Amino acid sequence: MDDEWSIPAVAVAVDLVVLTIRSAQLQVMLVERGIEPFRGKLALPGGFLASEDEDLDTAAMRELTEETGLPAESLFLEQLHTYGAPRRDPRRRVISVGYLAILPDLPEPVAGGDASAASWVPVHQVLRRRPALAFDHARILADAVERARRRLEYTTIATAFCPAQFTVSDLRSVYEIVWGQSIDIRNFHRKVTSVEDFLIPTGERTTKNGGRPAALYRRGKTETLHPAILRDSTR
Amino acid sequence: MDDEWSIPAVAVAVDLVVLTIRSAQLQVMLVERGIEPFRGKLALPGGFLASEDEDLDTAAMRELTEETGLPAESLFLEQLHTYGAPRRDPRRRVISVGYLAILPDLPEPVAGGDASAASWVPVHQVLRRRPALAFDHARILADAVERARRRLEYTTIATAFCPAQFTVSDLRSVYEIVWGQSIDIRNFHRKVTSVEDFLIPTGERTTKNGGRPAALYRRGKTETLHPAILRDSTR
DNA sequence: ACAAAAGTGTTCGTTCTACACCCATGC
DNA sequence: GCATGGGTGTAGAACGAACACTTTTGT
Repeated sequence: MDDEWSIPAVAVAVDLVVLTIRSAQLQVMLVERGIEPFRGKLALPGGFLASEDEDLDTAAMRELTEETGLPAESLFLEQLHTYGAPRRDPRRRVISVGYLAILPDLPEPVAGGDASAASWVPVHQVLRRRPALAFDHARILADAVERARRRLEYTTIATAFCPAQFTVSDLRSVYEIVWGQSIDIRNFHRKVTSVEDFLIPTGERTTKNGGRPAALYRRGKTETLHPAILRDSTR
Repeated sequence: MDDEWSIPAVAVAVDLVVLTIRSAQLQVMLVERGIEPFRGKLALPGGFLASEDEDLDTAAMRELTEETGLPAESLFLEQLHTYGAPRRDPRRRVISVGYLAILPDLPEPVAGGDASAASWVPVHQVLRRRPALAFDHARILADAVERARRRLEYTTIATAFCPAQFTVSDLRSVYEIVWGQSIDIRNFHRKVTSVEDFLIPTGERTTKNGGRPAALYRRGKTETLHPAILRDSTR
């Protein structure tokens, strides 16, 4: 791995799939491209490494805060997959490292940096309908959504979609929306509350959803679920 | 993601964690570095992208066949994670895409290309003892082994450690060796043979392990396991 | 006959599923 | 009171763990 000659110089980019739940839909943050190629098309937020000294994770976090204008608190960020097809960018050879970010429902993103506009778009609308995204971003998005769906089964990332305090119902609706299937209210309640260190009761209650007041929880320290909360794959 | 100015040129490498089972141990293929930096140290096989037109997966496959001298049949190859810490290579900025490859027990690897020697080394020896590997390769190896262990639970990659035909015992020993824990022979047998399209009986039998002849199987088409074969995490 | 490994059956406890039922609030 | 959502109880099915037992070979 050492020959100094003939090492192609490559540009390395970081692309983010930023997911949230708004209006009871799984939505992804997209930017409208201001320049060629794919000018005017929608694309994932992202960009090239800013300097020789920037780590990949740092670059992903920087892009995220630049585009959303938000502090990095209560944020889930994970590297997904690296895409390196030779002509995925028509200008030059670009390798893109895809990241998955998950946020609670937030105010409108602030357009910033090289993005002329940033907005939330329902995922099903992006994947099922035209126009497709710029570059291979539709593929990256599809991979990210599939990863998120699996992560709900085995990990506690569902809480990353929720604000600091949330009810079991809020959490359940995350599962239902991301998976696109309904879940038995009562069994779900028992399952999530019985996992050690998953949900910490705050002692407070809320009636924001109507009906009997629901207990409020905050995320616990556990990051993996044993046993898993499995999707019904027969449906 | 578009400013043409100030895009750092980066070298992109592919590093492989090639695993197999030899002498009842999980072993990894390492090469001894012939040049600086880390000359004489052990490292993962890998190298830079060969040309502007080479895809990442293609590069990984090329490196693998170059180092092992083997055809790409009956091979599991999967992208793992991308490592981009600023000074992970002292010479220049290098981003490395890590791959996991799994092979059945094979003849000694053929040293080739830029590797002065390639050999199998037990994983526990590499991770637990000195000397450490070159670059951040110890970290990449540890990540890969952890990934392989999890993949055994949810997917059928265990068969990638086995030759074309194998017994249920052979498969079980893969699980026991990779996980480092023993498994009940009888429950395992029932579990794996009851998963649809996991193991296809060839009709043949073998007595190579002594005792009653065991049925021989080949891999089926299934790639995921429902339900999973879970490790006993309490041990 | 005996050792050794393959493979089957059975029991028991845990977990999942479906659903009946009660609880606490707003109107 | 009644609608609405929160939360508990419980019976049956499905599954996994443990282990007794039978089968089929080599020596």
